Amino acid sequence: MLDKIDRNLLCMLQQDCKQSLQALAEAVNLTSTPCWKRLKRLKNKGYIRGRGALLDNEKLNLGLTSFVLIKTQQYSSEWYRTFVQRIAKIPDVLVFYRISGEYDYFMQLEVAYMKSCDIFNKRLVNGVLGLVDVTSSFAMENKIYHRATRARVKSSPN
Amino acid sequence: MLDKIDRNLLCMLQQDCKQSLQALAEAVNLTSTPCWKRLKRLKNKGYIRGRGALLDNEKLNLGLTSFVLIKTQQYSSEWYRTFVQRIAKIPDVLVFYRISGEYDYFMQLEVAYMKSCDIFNKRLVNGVLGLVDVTSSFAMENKIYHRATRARVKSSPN
DNA sequence: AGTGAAAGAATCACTTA
DNA sequence: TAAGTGATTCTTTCACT
Repeated sequence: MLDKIDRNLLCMLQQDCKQSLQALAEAVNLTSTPCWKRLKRLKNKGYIRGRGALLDNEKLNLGLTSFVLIKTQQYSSEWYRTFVQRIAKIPDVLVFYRISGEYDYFMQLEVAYMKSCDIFNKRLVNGVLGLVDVTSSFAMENKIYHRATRARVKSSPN
Repeated sequence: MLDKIDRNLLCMLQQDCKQSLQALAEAVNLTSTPCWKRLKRLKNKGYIRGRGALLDNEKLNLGLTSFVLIKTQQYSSEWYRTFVQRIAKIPDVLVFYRISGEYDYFMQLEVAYMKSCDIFNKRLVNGVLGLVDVTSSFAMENKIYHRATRARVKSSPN
């Protein structure tokens, strides 16, 4: 489905989607039109979900990252839907996954102050949500930044 | 430092950085030149770290997301540097944080098969890295997608 | 996959409030 | 210090080869 050129294009776009068609085309030894056709195809087929700016958390006063693991005893689909709806409304929540294993949900928060995390956690525990166990920790250092939540394109040596 | 217009621009760019200058300008009631100057300033001051395509993991055969928590008993800065260097070379690793609390590191992997996670974990445990405890779980469902690892711009109700 | 032309967008010197 | 006009240059897009 994807040849080497397509993969290269995706990889380049992932790092910088503002590169001109010409620059991209040159990098894969094509002229602009065939390159453009490939990009259009990749978009249409859904390989490219969107193109967004990556902002600086700290500059935006959201320098505190918190990871929250949640255990619950609620397993109805009704409860789950309500839970997700509420979580989705909270802008602090950057990442939300239902996971396998000891805990049921994983979340990543980005906030300005410790207090915000505290308020958030208290809401979860004291609220009507029936959560059994909420454990959180904080990011001290982030060493892999640009890959963050972007699909890797080049294949793994594994 | 940032007025309301700047915040609006950042918010729009975060969702879609391929919008034309004109479209952005209209949305904030400006003409293209002053809008362009603002964007340039936001870029230069570092609010915008980059602009990248958001790719589809599943289409790229990287549909399995794994979360790994690691505990170690190595606390020298020398060991840490080596550890980070090795981790950074593994393309499966999408996210890597040093964290506070019970565990020392948090990682998110994106891979094609369960086997890749297994190989990865075995490497960590059996390797020369001196890891004490490695626990992993898998993503079942991801309900908050586009916000992922992008700084939130609009303020929280908290 | 490539050429070339037409439409569209970004960039900047200069002007205005 | 911030916004606007208009000219120039660069980019995208597409019919045709």
